[in-house]
Amino acid sequence: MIIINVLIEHAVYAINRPFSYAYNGVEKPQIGERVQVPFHHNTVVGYIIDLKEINISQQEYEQEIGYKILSTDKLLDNEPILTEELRQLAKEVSDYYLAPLISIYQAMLPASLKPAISSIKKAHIAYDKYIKVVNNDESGLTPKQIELLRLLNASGEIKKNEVKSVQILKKLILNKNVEEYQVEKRRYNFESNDKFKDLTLTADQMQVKEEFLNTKDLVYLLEGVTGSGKTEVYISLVKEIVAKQKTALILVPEINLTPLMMQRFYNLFKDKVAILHSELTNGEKYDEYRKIFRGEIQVVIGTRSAVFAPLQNIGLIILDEEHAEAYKQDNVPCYHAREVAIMRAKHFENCKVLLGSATPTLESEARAIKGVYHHLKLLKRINERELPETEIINLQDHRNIDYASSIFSIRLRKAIKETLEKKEQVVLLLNRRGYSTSVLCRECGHIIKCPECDIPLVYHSFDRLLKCHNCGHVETQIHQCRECGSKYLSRIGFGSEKVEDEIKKLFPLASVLRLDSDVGKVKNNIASTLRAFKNHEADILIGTQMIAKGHDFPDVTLVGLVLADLGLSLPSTRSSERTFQLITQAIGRAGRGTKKGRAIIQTYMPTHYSIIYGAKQDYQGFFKEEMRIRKLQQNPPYTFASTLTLVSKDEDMVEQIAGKTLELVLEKGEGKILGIGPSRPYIKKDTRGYRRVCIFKYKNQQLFQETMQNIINILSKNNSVSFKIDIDTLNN
DNA sequence: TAGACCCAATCC
DNA sequence: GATTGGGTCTAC
Repeated sequence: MIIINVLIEHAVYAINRPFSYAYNGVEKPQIGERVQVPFHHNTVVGYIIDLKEINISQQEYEQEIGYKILSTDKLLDNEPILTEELRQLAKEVSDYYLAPLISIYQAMLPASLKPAISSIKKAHIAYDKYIKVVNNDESGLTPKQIELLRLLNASGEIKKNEVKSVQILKKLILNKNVEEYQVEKRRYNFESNDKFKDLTLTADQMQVKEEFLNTKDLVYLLEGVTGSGKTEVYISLVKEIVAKQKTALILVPEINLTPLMMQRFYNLFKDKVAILHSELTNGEKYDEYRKIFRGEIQVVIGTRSAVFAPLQNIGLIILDEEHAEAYKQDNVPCYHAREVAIMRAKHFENCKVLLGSATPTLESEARAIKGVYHHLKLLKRINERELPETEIINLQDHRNIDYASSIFSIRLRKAIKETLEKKEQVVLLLNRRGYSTSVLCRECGHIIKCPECDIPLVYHSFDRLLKCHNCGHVETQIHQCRECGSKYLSRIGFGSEKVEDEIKKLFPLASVLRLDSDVGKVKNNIASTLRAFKNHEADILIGTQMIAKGHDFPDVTLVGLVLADLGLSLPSTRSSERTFQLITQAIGRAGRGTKKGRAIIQTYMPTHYSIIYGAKQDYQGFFKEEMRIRKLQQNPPYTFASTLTLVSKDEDMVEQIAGKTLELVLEKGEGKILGIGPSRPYIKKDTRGYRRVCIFKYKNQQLFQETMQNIINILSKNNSVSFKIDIDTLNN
């Protein structure tokens, strides 16, 4: 008899251990396959992580282990759905991030293959039906049937639905002249576009490539200023790897923002490329997954979760824009694709990881300087193009503002006007969606807040709704204060929609496009807006940070940052770093063509170092200053920082448990773990209840992991408080 | 006294 | 995570 040990689909610590079942089905089960099993008054899907054959009866076995087991015969797969390498990786990731093992398996697999009961009704394999002639005997056939049979003979391989005379075809099939057969279909189609020329590398790019290929380190950091042509280096390296019969994995922060890169890889490798990202349908993802799994793919391009693509024989992993926070998942498992990529590279001989960025994270830069990562640099723009000329406008100085606009300074308006007159394009960036940031009662000072999250609701003029930017809660506009009934409500602050509004008033003849995640809610809207702007179908593009990244708009000569210090007001370790990155990336959009670009940065904090260094595109200057501050505050990269978030319906309870837990961590950490909190987060409640956050800083990762393992054991016994651990958090 | 509601225990 | 069984509360 076969005993299988399975992980249950629910990703909770309380059942993060194998459960045993007697397998009594026909097909032989294997480690790595899914089974349906009974589990506490319920049917769930389990993932087989171990199995053994026993030659005693079930009763005897139960005697031995001391508890009763149930049985199943419902095997869901006929081969392991994850490779041995990925199963090992899952274990590593689960240990590092302290996440239930099943949650990693689920993150690795497409919805159709997830170890979860929901996968059963998800997309299955799709087929194209073909027909072929198997018998040419025309006896007993009507003339019409003979006509079709002869036609089919002349046509060779043909799809069933391409035959118009359906009834006659049916007869031929019935008569066994023609047979149907099916071929697996690949649902995803990438539009081909051959407008890219062969690439030639500049001397600098060539040198970086040679250095990469001729050294033997695990991780490389390519620090390249905006416009230095990192993509060309990637493409050239991938070509080399593929020529050596190895595969390559390329990760990008958000696929929408890199249609160019996808296009170029697709042109080179055609159907040997697979693309994985969240806009694919379940069916498409399933097809791509199987194609990769079967070894038919040489190059995978994808977002965060593609780091788990079942690619084999990997020779190179690239993370473009390594600083992008989209690489970190902020729900369980809270993994960072960069760290997982490095873990994964260790599984393959000669697999290197290449991290690329104009503004590397402090973590990566510090490691590169220490020699943990191999440091590569591209410090010149292609064709020696000059960096844009930048100007900082102090919004606190009244002389810079006049009655005509409260958003745009005199200087920025003039620059926009000049640029439009030259028939060149303008990009305006404001990292905040919506029209106004909140609605305030002028009588009592009450601010309209989300009933779920208790954060201010944002007014959106497009659909005239109040929206919560955290949970998506929506309300129709209200005209009376809920607290005091007053009708004097005013909208305060401004977002990208208001910028658009004001630009249209100031420059009525200019055509304007806006791009933010509201626009992106309709599939393909982002790509089409970007394309339209690139083709100069509009003069001005207004948007949030999504327009700052990586795009190449040759006619843009002016970039305006409407309010550059927006992020600095947030209480976060990383707010300076984020601000610096945003400014640098945004300025990099100007002057990418033949004309020189300029950038205007509006701010209330003109002397802040992240703004000054951002304006100068001085990464090293920023790095030194920010490292000094991180050291003073004992923040990463000088320490590791992780959070524990507790949630409960009972606010007193969560407060109390959080306090006790924090104390316990400090006690077990023997002075080597620093704890902050428990604090009430900005988003202090959600649908599950009230939240409290503890932040921990430490240098000894092993000590922290062991301590938290203890905490997990204790907390998972408590049913009224749920919790989440975010290792190497970006939210501190 | 039935039904609603909440909580703790348990899962092989 | 999901279910349940048992306790308490509540309305007629």
